[in-house]
Amino acid sequence: MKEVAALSEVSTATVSRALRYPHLVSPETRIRVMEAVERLQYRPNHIARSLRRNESHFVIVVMPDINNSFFAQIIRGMEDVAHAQDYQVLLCNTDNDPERELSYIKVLQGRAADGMAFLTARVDSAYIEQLSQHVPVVLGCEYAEGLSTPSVSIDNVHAAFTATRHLIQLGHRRIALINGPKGVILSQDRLQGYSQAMQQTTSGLECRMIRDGTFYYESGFRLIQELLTLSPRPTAVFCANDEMAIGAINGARALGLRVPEDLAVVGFDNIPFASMYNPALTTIAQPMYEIGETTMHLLLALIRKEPISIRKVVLPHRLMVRQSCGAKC
Amino acid sequence: MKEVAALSEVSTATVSRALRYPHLVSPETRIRVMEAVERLQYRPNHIARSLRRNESHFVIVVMPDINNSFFAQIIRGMEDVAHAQDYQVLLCNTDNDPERELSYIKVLQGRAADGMAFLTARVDSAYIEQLSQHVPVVLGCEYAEGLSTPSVSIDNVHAAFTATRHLIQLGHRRIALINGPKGVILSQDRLQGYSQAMQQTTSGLECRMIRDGTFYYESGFRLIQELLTLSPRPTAVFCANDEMAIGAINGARALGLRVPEDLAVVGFDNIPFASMYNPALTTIAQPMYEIGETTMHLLLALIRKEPISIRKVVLPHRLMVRQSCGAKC
DNA sequence: GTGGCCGATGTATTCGATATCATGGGGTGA
DNA sequence: TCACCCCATGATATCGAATACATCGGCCAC
Repeated sequence: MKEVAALSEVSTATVSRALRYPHLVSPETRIRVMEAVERLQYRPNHIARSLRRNESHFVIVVMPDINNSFFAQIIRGMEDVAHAQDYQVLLCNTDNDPERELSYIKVLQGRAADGMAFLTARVDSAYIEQLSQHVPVVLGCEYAEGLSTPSVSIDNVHAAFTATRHLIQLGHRRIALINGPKGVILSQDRLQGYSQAMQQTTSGLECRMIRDGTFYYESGFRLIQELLTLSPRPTAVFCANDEMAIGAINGARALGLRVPEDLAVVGFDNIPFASMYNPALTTIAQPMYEIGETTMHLLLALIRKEPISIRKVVLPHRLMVRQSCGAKC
Repeated sequence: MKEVAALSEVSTATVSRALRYPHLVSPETRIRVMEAVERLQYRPNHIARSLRRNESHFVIVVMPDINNSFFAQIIRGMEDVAHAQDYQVLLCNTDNDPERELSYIKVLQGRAADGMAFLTARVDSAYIEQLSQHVPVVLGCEYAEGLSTPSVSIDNVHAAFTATRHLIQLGHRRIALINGPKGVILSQDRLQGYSQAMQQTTSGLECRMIRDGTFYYESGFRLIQELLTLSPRPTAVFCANDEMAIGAINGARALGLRVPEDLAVVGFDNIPFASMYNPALTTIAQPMYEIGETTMHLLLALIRKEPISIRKVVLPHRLMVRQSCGAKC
């Protein structure tokens, strides 16, 4: 910067102004400075600027599984909003490891970023709550009752209810649930929706039809095979995400069953692959892109200390009926 | 930091030393400082440290498509190596937009990160070359002849040759190619391997059997339908990545054809989904995790200005024979 | 006993950009 | 004509941590 100042024969202060507040310097000076910048290939040091201004224009987005394209879609929405407002998104993958989540929180506390969004958190929710008292934090896809941290999600209870009821309406009574991991709020909500729907049936809710998965393919594969050893065996299964649903289909097939004829399957999320798969997956569609957009809007508002009207945003979901449930469309 | 210094009754210099070079301060002082740090919940300001030390311990990884789990696997390898050496990975998604690639390069030039890895670059390779003269840059998955930028990849020519020859050995003669986009080096290499194999057949290479895709599902779907209108139509297709291969299978099926009976399909990459799909995809397996590890090792070595023995690393690939090619295993 | 060295610590400067305050010239209105 | 204001610009302090250099006390060897 000093070099630029020397070359254009002004002070460093003027160089700084020419770059950040062009209207504050005379046109001639501005042009002289710009030429010098060009000639020297000068790029302002982001670190120094951040230090002085006490803001980095970086936001951290923590995702639990970079493999799962559900998050990819959300991130698209977040990036579009962030870039439009001149923020950079730093994606951080935790592979569902709370340790790594903590390490990213340390980055935030070291002030290397201005705020943070969690797409499902594995660390203690009380910890998040406490963290959000000091720094801008938003939850995407997930919320917790009584938490003051702003959040964006769908109504998971109702969505799971809808999915289960769809299977009931197709005539199924023995409907299994392959849920997400126990500790996660999402899982609790989806279990609740499933339970509500099942309790309305004649046969009611059966605990042995319920399994806790990991959200990964392998757990869908393995758990459906467990469930299919029950007698009488389930005729349908609702899986808490699409990846497990695909695992379940392949697991059932490996045992010689046909989907949807012998086993109806409903997933959750509507990842791009759900419609590419064979049979195409019936699933609950989350508005992924909008979740991303809204989450980022909230986060940036928090960072700018703007007032936030709605702290808990609930977006609409939709049942996508395809082939894996056996419905005639 | 001043507060910590005041509370533990030492100077800020000693606080700094106690945290970064514990052996330089006496045990008693160190403990006093640590207690104060704990009490005040002090976290060193990462920005200030970076400015003073002129390094951020961040590395940028630019990926073209966050949806494609091929990159997800590579990133796993990169993250593991980076974290082990106390570096944070900033993932940047470009959605194949050169503009966004440039915007991330600006972040690097603003010194917000210590180095950068590209997983396939869309900007001009001469530009990358020039960039890499000034800052640490590494290419993952891709290399360019004559480029001095370090790179890690497989032998794409040979891999494409192997895939095509496999189809030839299964008796196919009219083998189509759905390639990647024209500008990308990968595409050129895979085309070359395909051409070499086809030229060894009796019927030889036919240009009308070759299409340029986008690496996305839709282009596989659309281009196979174009190709299937040819007469005589191809009996097999080699796709330059798995996503397009799945698109091609679905496209062929939409026309009433069976895979592999009426059309044999071979993909490229071996993304996790390739083996989950139905029929399971025959494909070229890239050692994704190792590509990630090696790329990050190279990048960190560059950052530390360590001497680099091999600037162009070529890792082994493997043909995974599954169902989509119709081979009897 | 004294010179020299080492370990522990404090003081002051530095990193690069920006914000604040100061300055000076030119224009405007009374 | 003079007071006032505004605009363009320069000088300088500042952000928070790291570090070069200075200081001081204690210990050892000659």
